[in-house]
Amino acid sequence: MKASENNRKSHIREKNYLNILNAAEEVFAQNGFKGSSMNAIAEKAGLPKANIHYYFSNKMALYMEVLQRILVEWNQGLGEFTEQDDPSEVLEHYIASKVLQACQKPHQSKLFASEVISGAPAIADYIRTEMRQWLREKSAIFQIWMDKGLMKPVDPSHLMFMIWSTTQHYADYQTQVLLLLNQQEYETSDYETITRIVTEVILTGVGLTPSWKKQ
Amino acid sequence: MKASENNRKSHIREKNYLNILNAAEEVFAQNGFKGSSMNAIAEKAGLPKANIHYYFSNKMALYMEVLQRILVEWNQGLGEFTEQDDPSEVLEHYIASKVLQACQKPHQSKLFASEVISGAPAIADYIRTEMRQWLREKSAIFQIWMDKGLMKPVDPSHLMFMIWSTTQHYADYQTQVLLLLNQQEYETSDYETITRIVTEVILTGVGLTPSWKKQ
DNA sequence: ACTCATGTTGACCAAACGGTCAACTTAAGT
DNA sequence: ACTTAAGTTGACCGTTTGGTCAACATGAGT
Repeated sequence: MKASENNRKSHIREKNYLNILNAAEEVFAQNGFKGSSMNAIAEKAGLPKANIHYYFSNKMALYMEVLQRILVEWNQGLGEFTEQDDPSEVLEHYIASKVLQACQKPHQSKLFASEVISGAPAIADYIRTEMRQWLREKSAIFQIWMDKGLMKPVDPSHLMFMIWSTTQHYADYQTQVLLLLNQQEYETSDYETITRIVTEVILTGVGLTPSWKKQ
Repeated sequence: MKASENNRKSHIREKNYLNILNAAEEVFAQNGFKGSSMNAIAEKAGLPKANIHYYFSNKMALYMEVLQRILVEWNQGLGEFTEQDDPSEVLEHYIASKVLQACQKPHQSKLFASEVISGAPAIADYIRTEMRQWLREKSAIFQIWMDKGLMKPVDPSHLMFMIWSTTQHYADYQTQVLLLLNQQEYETSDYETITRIVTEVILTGVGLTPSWKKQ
């Protein structure tokens, strides 16, 4: 255990660790923190409950780990643009990414929603610092675009809220949407339909033109 | 107890009944069905737990009662319009109602969201029948307006989803919105700001003109 | 004043909860 | 083959859970 330390510190550890994390993500997403039991997570992971506690000291630690993984993945996946970029392109790309994320990994948004609904006890600090900072930066870029007359002037923060809400809706309210549309699950064609209408309405709403309508 | 039967069957019963229902609404909204304990509801209501069971046979019955009251109130408050009405007026009024509802009674939307996130076990039937029927009717009206050239053609169902998501966002994600805006609570001026931007973006997005921009 | 329906509640129960631990099996370095 | 670290797990503990019940208090009709 000297040379191989970097190669595969512990193959089995990482395997089970991720297995538990994935199971926990699903269970927590369905019933929130308080509503989820370690037993349910253990069963979903196919392991005895005591084994979960070998990898995670307690329920809260597991929950925080799941939450953090989601936030990291979200921050990697999207959201970097500058005032030099084209407003339409940026918004189109951002909305498309969010829709894909919502449809393909609805658990993540559901868990996040659950956390926020219950008062965000675990991530209030994150929202108050990192997230607010991110929103400020992007809002400033929106504002510059509006000042330049590139888009219609609307409150930048609330514009971002509109993008978040319309896209995440397809994750959080997945059950309702599918029941209303009489579908079993989202299909690839749905991603496009959703992206298209959300993009079209919002972009047109702020005086922009979707790329497929240009020229 | 013959003549007074209609007057006030039991004043004390109704008082406690509503007290418990309100307490349950808050608690269920925060932590969902599984995450809420009868004890927490009892404490919120200021009654011993056993007293709750005098009015509601069990947890599920109480939960269903709370849910049903919400659905009834929602169906009363809004959503009735016909193809003869003016599209802009209808959408404006509908959005304004939903925003007011979200800001003033966020518990209700939060509880509904919780239920849907956890797979809508208690209201899947309601969604599949009544709600879907309602959506079909309103979508048909949207479609007629679009066919008449009164508004831009977009998928009517998804347009409704956009209205629902943008407005309910301010209830479900209330904590996040307030933390990001650095506010303690929604103020009357917020209702107007939110209504204004949501209405403006969506109406413009579907080729309509908000009333305050006309002429 | 008496009566009976209505409402109240502490004490209690079985089940499920989060979490611990010692005994055990498996994997890996020498 | 031996040793030690890593991983597994059934049994168990104290607490909380939803729910019951018998004893009690209070209301209203006569």
